[in-house]
Amino acid sequence: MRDARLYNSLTRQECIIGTRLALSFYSCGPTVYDDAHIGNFRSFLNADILRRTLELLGHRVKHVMNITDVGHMTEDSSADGGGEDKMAVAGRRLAEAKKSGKLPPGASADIDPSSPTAIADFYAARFLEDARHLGLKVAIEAEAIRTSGGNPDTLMPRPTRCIPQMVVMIEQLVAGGHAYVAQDGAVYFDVRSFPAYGRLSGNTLDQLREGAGDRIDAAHQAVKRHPADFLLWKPDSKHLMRWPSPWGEGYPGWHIECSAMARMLLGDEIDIHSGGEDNIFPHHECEVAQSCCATSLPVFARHWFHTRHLQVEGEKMSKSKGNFFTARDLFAKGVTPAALRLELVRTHYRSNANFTMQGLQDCQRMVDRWSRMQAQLVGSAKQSVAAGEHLDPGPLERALAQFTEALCDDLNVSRAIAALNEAVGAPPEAHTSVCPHRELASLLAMDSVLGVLGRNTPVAGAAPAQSPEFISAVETLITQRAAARAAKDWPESDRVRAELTKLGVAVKDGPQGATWSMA
RNA sequence: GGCCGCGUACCCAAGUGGCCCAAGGGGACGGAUUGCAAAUCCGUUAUUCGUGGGUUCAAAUCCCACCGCGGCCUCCA
Repeated sequence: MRDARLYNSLTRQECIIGTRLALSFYSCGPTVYDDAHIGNFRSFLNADILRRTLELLGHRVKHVMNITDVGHMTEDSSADGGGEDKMAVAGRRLAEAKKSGKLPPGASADIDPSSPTAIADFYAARFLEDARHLGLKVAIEAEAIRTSGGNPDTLMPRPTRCIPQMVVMIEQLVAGGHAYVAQDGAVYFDVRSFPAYGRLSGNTLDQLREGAGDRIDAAHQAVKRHPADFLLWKPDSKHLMRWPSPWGEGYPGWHIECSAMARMLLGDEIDIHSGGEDNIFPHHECEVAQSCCATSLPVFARHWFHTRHLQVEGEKMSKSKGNFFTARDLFAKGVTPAALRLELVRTHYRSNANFTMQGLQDCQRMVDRWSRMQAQLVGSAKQSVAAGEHLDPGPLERALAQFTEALCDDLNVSRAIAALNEAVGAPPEAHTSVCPHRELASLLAMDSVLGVLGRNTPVAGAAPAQSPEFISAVETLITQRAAARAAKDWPESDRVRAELTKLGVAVKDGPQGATWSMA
């Protein structure tokens, strides 16, 4: 088995990723107060590319991605539970949308905006749908488990259903002297009890104290032993979502969820942990501290994989700049999942990627080219019964080796794609006289990582449907034009095409007659 | 204020001391094909890597300064 070299945020150098056959992989997933945007998906899809690469190399990967459905606080600058519950904010937004009749498409009219569970379920379902369209394998697997009557939480756990495991972990931390109940009744992690705190992010406790500045709420800070101590359990009898615990009814801190769920599903020590770069501190730093202290092991995740942020048209993505996109927004415009997936993963995960509409089109053309190659190979393979073991490897078979090598080199997707493109663009004669079965298998092996060939059609129901009247009007014009062309009446043919263009219809003449699509 | 990353053609983007007068894709342009288009195919498109210095026989790649962009420093993928 070939070894993949991958940059590890923890050691700050490239290292060989686990050589064992079976690997465990935990990814920080979405929060479900709103639809996931393309920046979120860049992080999730890069984790997916890593997972698929490891599988291409022959590993068996158990990949877990959580769906955070606990309502955290909006103004929780001190990590101590201030502000408003985000799920309540989402509920209010939904309630307003409901009143004004502007519920997001697909939202059931009887959704109860005052129920946090209903809101979380609503957005979780939408996330899973987007994720499956984009080929996020863990979401596809979880769906398969669900439809066969199993429990999808084993791959995509929900914190609200894992509270007992979190409570157990917090109890262990308290018992081990790593956590304490403060005067305000809340349970905090004692960062000074874990000397390695700060190793992942490079932050030292001193720097944190300096950098904390005015964002720390003095009232909360006063009860903690160290300003960097973070919340594990917040007793709050009025909170929107609350559960019983030895420290009173309340809710868990933000960081304990992932530690508890990773442990529950993957064990005390895991091979790979992924997330966006902004998760490094404080979230992942705190996870390491909690997990190591609860398990008494020196290591929690052996390898940390962080994806850098996505920019849009060269700028930071933000709602106010009008460059904020969810996957659903783009699907609704007719963007294919294949093109979006490729656009989001084709830049190296440790560089800031720049999402552009032009780039999306570039990706669409690449996918189209690969699809044509696939169709051509399927056709040749049908005619050639026997696998040509004796024939020399073709361009795609040779490209597969380069493709794999590029991915093994810190997941160099750009170079991998270049290898594929070069093979597809090889002169036509290079593609004949080689075994089409082996060529096709090589193409599909590359696509098992890229994951685009099966997703090159617009999402059903996403593009605005045309009325039957419109369609029949277009068909009539197409027929008229065909008649004109048959009579070689070119001016009439062009006149009809101009009319179609006015309707927003583009017409293309192919060997099987004309086809049309909305321009 | 502290820490960190980045800046390669019209656009996206690989390359991190000699194989680079810099991969791959898109676009543009020229040609083939087509009634004309579309699609497809063939070809052209950076002596140069943010700017200015330096190190070296050799720099896009290392060092310094400056300019620009981005991330983190208890919401965030």
